Amino acid sequence: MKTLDASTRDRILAVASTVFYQKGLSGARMQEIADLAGINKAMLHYYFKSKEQLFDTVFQQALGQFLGGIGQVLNGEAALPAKIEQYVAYTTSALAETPSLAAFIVHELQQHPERLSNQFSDSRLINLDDFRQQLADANTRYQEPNAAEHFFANMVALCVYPVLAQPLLSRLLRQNEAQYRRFLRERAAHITQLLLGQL
Amino acid sequence: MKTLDASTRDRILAVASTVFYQKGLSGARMQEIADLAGINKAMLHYYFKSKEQLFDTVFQQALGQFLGGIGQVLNGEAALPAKIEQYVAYTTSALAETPSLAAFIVHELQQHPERLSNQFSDSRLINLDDFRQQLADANTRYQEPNAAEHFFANMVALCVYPVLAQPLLSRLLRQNEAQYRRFLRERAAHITQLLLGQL
DNA sequence: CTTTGAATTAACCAACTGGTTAATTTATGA
DNA sequence: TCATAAATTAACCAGTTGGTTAATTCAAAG
Repeated sequence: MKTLDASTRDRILAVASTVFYQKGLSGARMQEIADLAGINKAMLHYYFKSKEQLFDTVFQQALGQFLGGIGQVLNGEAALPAKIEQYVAYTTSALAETPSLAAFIVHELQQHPERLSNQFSDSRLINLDDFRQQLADANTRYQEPNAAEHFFANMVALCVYPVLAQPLLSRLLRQNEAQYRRFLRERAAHITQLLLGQL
Repeated sequence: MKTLDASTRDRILAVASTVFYQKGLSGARMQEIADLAGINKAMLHYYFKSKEQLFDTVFQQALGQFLGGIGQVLNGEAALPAKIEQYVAYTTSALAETPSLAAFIVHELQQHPERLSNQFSDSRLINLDDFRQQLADANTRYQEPNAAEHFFANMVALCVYPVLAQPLLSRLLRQNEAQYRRFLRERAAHITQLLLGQL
C-alpha cells in the first residue's frame, strides 16, 4: 500500500475540528480526539506528527473556510448591492452551520496573530480594492479616508458578532435557543437592508 | 494580624487577569502567574484555594467590567440619542483600555455558558425595557417584533467586533497597529452617526 | 503462499501541572 | 518581650499529557 488511508485521516480532522473549535489549542486533549475518532492515541501521531501540526492543519482549514467564500464574492463581477447581499447571505449561512468557527479563529488569532502570516500569503487574502472602488462610485461619501473601511467593518461586524456572542446576547435579549436562532435568521435581511440604506 | 494582605492579593488578581485574558483558563499556568506576581506558587493557593477559584474571581470581575457601565447608561434618564452616544463612547473607551477583555469573555462563555448564570443573577443583568420603549417612541418601525433587539445587537456588534477581530481585520484592511488604533478611535463617531440615522 | 510496507495497538515514559505540607520568617498586639 | 497568627518558602507529590517504541495485524503485489 503506497497511499495513506484517507478515511481515517479525514475522520481525525473532522473530530479534531470540533474539539479544537470548542476548547482551543490548549484545552483540547489528544486522548479525547483519539477516542472520538475511534482510534488509538498513537494513531494520531501516525497521521499527524504532533498536536501542533494537527492543530495547524485544522486552523488553516478553518481560516480557509472563514475567508474562502468572501474573497470570491468581493472580487466577483456583481454590482455593489448584489455583492453586499451575497456576502451577508454567505456569511450568515456559513456561521449557522458552524457557529463555533468564528470564536475559534478570534481566540487563536488573539494569542498568535502570526498564524495569519505563517502559511497564508497575502495573495490568498481578500483584495478589497474592487469593493472600495464600487463604494466610491455609489456615493461620494465613501471617497473620504477610511469610509470604505468602516463600511466593510460594519458589514462583517453585523454578521459575525451576534454569532460570536450568542451566550451573552441571547441572555441579555432574554431569548431561548430557538428564539435566538430565529433572530439570527432574521438578521440576514435586516443587515442587508441597513447596509443598502447606507449607499 | 487579622486581615489578609490586600496588596499581594490585588497584585495576583491584576497579573492573573492579563494572563487569563490572553491565554484563557486552560492555557494559563499557575506558575507563570506566580512568577509575574513575584511570589511563590504556593502563595497563589494561599490567597486562592484553586486555579478554578482564581479564575472565577477574574472572570466575574471581567464580566462586571464589561457589563457594568452598560446597565447604568441604558437604564439612565437620558434621552435616546444621548444614551446611544454614551453607550458607544463608554464601550469604545473601555475596550481601548483592555482590548483582550472581549475575546476573553467570548471564549470562556462559549465553552461554559453556565458561568453567566452562576454568580450573576438576572437582576444584575441589564434591563432593556426602557431602551426598547424609547426606541418604539422614536420610530414606529421599532414597534415591530425583534426590531429593537436588532438595533441593540447592531449597536453592540459595531462597537465590539472590530476590537475582537483586530488581528484579522487590520490585516484585511492592510493597516498597521497605529493606523488601526486610529481607525478604532474614528469609529465612535462613525457608529453613533450611523445609529442615530436609523431612528 | 509469501513478502513487504502500511495500519494499528498496548505499554511505557519523561515532562508538566495543580496542589499540598511542613517548616520558617515576619508582623502585631498584649 | 513574648506569644500568636499571618505571610512566605522549598521541597515534594500524584495525576495528567504529549509523545515514543516495539511488537502485531492487515492488505496487496509478486
